[in-house]
Amino acid sequence: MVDYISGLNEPQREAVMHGNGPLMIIAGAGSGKTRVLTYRISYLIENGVDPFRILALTFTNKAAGEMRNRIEKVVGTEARNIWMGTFHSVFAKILRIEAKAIGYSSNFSIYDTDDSKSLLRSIIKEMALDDKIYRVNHVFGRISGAKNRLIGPDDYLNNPIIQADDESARMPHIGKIYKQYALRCFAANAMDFDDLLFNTNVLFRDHLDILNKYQHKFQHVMVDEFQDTNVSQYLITRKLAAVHENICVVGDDAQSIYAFRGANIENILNFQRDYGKENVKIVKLEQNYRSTKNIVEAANSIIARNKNQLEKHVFTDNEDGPLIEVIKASSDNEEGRLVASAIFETKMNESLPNNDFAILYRTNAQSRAFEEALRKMSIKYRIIGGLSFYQRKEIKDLIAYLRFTVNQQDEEAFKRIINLPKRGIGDTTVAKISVIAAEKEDSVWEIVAEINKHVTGRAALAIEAFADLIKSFKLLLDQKDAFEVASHIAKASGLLKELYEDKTVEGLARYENVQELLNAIKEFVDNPDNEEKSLGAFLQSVSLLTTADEKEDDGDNDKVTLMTIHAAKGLEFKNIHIVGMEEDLFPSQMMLESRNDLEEERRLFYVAITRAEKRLTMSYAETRYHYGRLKMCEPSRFLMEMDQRYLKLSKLRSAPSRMDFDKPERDRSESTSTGSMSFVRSLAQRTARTQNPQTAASHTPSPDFAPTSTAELAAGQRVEHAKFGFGTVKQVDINGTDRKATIQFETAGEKVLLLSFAKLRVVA
DNA sequence: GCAGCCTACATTTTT
DNA sequence: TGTAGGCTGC
Repeated sequence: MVDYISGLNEPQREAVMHGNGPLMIIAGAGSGKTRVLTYRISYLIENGVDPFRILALTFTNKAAGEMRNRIEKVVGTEARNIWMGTFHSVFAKILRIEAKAIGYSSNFSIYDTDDSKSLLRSIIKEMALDDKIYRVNHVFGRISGAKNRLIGPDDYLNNPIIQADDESARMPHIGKIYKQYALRCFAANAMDFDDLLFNTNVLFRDHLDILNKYQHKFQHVMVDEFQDTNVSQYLITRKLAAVHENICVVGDDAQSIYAFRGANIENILNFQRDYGKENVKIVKLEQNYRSTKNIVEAANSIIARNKNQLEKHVFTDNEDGPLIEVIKASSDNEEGRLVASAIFETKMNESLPNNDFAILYRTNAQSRAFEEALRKMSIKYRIIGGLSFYQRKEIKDLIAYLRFTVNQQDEEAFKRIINLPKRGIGDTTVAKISVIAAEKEDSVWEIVAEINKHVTGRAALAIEAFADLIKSFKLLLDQKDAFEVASHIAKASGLLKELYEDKTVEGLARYENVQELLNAIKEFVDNPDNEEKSLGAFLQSVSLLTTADEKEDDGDNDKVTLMTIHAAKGLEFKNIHIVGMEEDLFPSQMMLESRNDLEEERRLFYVAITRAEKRLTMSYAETRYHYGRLKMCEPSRFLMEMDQRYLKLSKLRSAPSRMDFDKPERDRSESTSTGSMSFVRSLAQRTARTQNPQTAASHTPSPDFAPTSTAELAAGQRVEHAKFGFGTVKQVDINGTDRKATIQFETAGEKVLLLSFAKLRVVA
């Protein structure tokens, strides 16, 4: 037997060896949380608990998979039998088994956010509401928030406070939209992400026999990342654990970063209340094994500013390590170059692999400058998140076919594929079918079956042909595995053919992506871990993937990782760059405007800092292109908030900052130029010159072409455009946010241009 | 019904 | 800056 107990510290051991009864582990960053959780599960199994009777809920499928592997190393193959996965995937599984009880059939579809929003868009249109007032994002947010607090459509309509809220926001009909949305999802035999939790609650509330079955089945319930669970999730676990009361939650209130989607830190307080203070065992893991002292203490200096938090003191016995470096760049592109050179330099000096580095940013849109800079320096990188494989049009198209083949009630899939490839069924006809279906509270498929009652002529024939096609696919479901069905559908639907005939570069890439999807299905079928190999099983696994779950595009793991801070939760890297440290960007202006929760932004910063093991670098830019507009930026208040003793302003890589770092004199004297610096600087200059190679279309811009702000652009001015060359401004029109200029070019004639700063420069 | 142009518009994080 | 949705002309 593996001796894993002796290597643990005292609180870790307590947590691992705690037997029955509620247990709450408050685990500071880097305190060995995953280790404790895996050992605890191993310990339970070794002490006679049947793995089938352990339910472990994690935040991502990847976390679940890793934990399973680690447990397997201790207890062997038995680990495979543990019920482990994300809330959404585990309860989707249970809902499939018990679907009948709540009026669904087990082949229900899972609507992703795009499907939900598209359905809402149709409903708002059908109800003749103004989509400028009823903005889809807002409506969706309201509905999602309600579901996460277990407020169904009728409760929503009958709740005077909610109604008053909507009235004052001048959107009194959100309740009606919600109701219609719920009806349509139900008619479509579809659940959105929130429904997977909401309906599990309904299932357990209305069917005590079913609840009872699972209550007895699960002898132990574990919840990882407890701080990020919402009320709906918490209630499910509470119900499931009500019989044995063997519930173990692990979390860190300081790392709660999902309040925006309903996560509720109060769950941590409720936990004690619900199980009785005297019954709950609380273990605090406060020793950090991951990071240097400087990093741990700098992180502490940030989080100490938050008022709402549990008492806890994270400390480390690790060495001090280097100070945290701050880089100032003049623009977002320069920030990209400086960060890429810094990575290059560290990598060379210390002979480190690429995968020791990560670049963390607040928003996905920030990745561009870093991608460019890394590419130019031939440093391999990968991006987590952003537009993922499964969000690509061609992939969603095929998946919609697969979904509709499995579940013909799926209205959103229907709308996507009914006229794809083009078969002469226009928007008018599709909208008509939707409306009739909604009126009769039937699914679209029922209407399609009797299409001749509603539609005549060419469209009717086309729809009949479509229905026959789907029926022919459906026949295959019981005879063939997911891969065979999917390949047949890709060919017979005409999707592959259409892409194959598109010989453009993009068309080729799309064709390959579809092949790649088919490969993924093949892998799914061939994977012995998957008990069920049906198309439905594959679709479920795919629709609940998280961004962190995306598989490597190739076998090469030695890459710099670029991702949002949210995506970095639970990961660690030797060297971390936190970039875009500017006011309004991080902390995000949006967040401050909409929810005014500076503390959550600060926790996010805390998460980012504590990902670093050895070296942490932060950077900010003084100017940034924001939706094509040049924006002046101030350094983030978070830079000021951090205890300045841990910071080192990098004068090596930029001009002196206006920021007053108030540093001790000895630190300043260190910041003089070095040999490696001149290397970095020349590298930075070299990459600067090779920028924008694609602008040479019909005009070669002047060698020093650098876009200037066109804010002061006026008639009569002489300008240079990156593509059209030199010219004179004839007229400038400002209309709302759009700025247009009529310019007479010397060689390209007169043009009216939507002003794009990146391409235009005022000639002095 | 469809393609292509134009215009207006929205920009946080993700199961 | 990108893109989604509207509009126009076939």
